[in-house]
Amino acid sequence: MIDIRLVRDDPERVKAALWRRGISSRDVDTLAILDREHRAALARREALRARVKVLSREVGQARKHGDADRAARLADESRRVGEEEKAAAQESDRLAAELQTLLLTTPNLPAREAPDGDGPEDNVELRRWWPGKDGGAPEPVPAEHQRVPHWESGLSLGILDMARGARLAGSMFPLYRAGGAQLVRALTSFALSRHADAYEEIRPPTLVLTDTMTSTGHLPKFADEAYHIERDDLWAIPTAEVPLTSMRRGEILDEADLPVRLTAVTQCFRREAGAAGRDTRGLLRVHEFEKVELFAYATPAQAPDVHMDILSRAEGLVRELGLPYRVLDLCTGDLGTSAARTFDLEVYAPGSDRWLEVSSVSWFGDYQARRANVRFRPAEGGPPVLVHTLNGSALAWPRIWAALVEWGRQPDGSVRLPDVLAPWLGPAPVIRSH
RNA sequence: GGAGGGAUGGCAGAGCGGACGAAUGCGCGGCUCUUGAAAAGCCGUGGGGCUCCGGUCCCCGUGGGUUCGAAUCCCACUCCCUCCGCCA
Repeated sequence: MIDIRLVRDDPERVKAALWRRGISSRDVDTLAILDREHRAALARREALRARVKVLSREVGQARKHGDADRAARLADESRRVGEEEKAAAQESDRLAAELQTLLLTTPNLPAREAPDGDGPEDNVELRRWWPGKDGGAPEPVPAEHQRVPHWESGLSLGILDMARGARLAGSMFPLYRAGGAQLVRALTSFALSRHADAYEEIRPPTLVLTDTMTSTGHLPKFADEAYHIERDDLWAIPTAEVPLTSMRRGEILDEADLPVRLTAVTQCFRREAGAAGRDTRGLLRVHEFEKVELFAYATPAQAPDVHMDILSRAEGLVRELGLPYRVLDLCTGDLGTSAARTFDLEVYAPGSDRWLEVSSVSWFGDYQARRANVRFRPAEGGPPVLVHTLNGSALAWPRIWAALVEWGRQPDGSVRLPDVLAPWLGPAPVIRSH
């Protein structure tokens, strides 16, 4: 959530910031009004409550002094004030709930540096990279044999079986086989080995409580996008960001321990309700996939550096895998609700002939930390301060898998995989039909 | 799934209807003593809302209830521990 005090003290700034995301200033006015009414109701309620406490104490005193009449009179009065307090409390609670509901669906303020724009078409391309670029090589032009989409070569090589996946779980649930399955496992091992120097490896639960989904901003607004297990009221996580953000929920961290850097590989589940019918072929968009995530809790001062560290680690992996990619600076209109600033990594896949998003690296400011109530105690003393949260995929495998299989395709139909995967796939790894 | 026990401040742990936001110990910070350190002694040490900055209210797992008054009594739920059953 955003800080309600900001709405109180500087509504114009909040309006201007949300305007950049296409949010009407009327919503900010509503927030301000609810906040004012709630505080007034709270003050009324507390004054009555204070009166009850004083009276109750006097009842005790009177009784101790054996003045039963006085005690009874005071108890009567206290009961009467208590009734009033109950009504005032109801009003105050009602306003608090209304305010909270609106606050939970209000998106984060975009960072000053985030480019303005209405949608994906306004994202800013920061840079492009391709193998050999630094040595002066031109941007690669795919050969004819690389123009085969991965769902075709994957099927004929016997490494990707979307039809049988659909038999088990419906469309868009991939089933990998043989070399295809091994490739996913190798990619995960490869990525985790690269992050082991600074990021603690976590294996979190992948079914979580409603509170856990709410902390990151995935609920209540995007309930339609998540799988929900009703009987036990648990949610299948759409990303490891969800359990990692809540891992320290409600805690006060020591500044000396920050930044806390975590990495996790998990299955990720997405209903993709809003994108029904789009990118349905092969691995372009799937309901279940494996992803290695980088995550950090940081002080506000550390956040920019950590953001860049996560981005450069994600880029580093794509480079090591030898895939051409570009980095986009997401415009205010395309930013996720909780994010203040996001960089997307897109890999070019020659068979599918498209740029595929394989990582999204975001800085959330204190928006998620406020929801999750994660703070740190400043080293120089003073009250606890909300941490900043950051995360990024490094990386999500289906689209990387697709790009590797398409770029790696050789004239004979086999797929040559990058040598960096040799420790897990054997020297000079190649996938052949079997 | 069944039976029993428990959840209190950074930690341990008392309190079981009236000045309890909470004893005590440990830890942590400051000071005294000391050439310095240790020891000893003294003082301090949770989070949050609102505020006319005087205060005031909330928080003893969570949510309800009883009462003039609840950390303390009642109900429900969650989690932890012990035992039994089941199980990868």
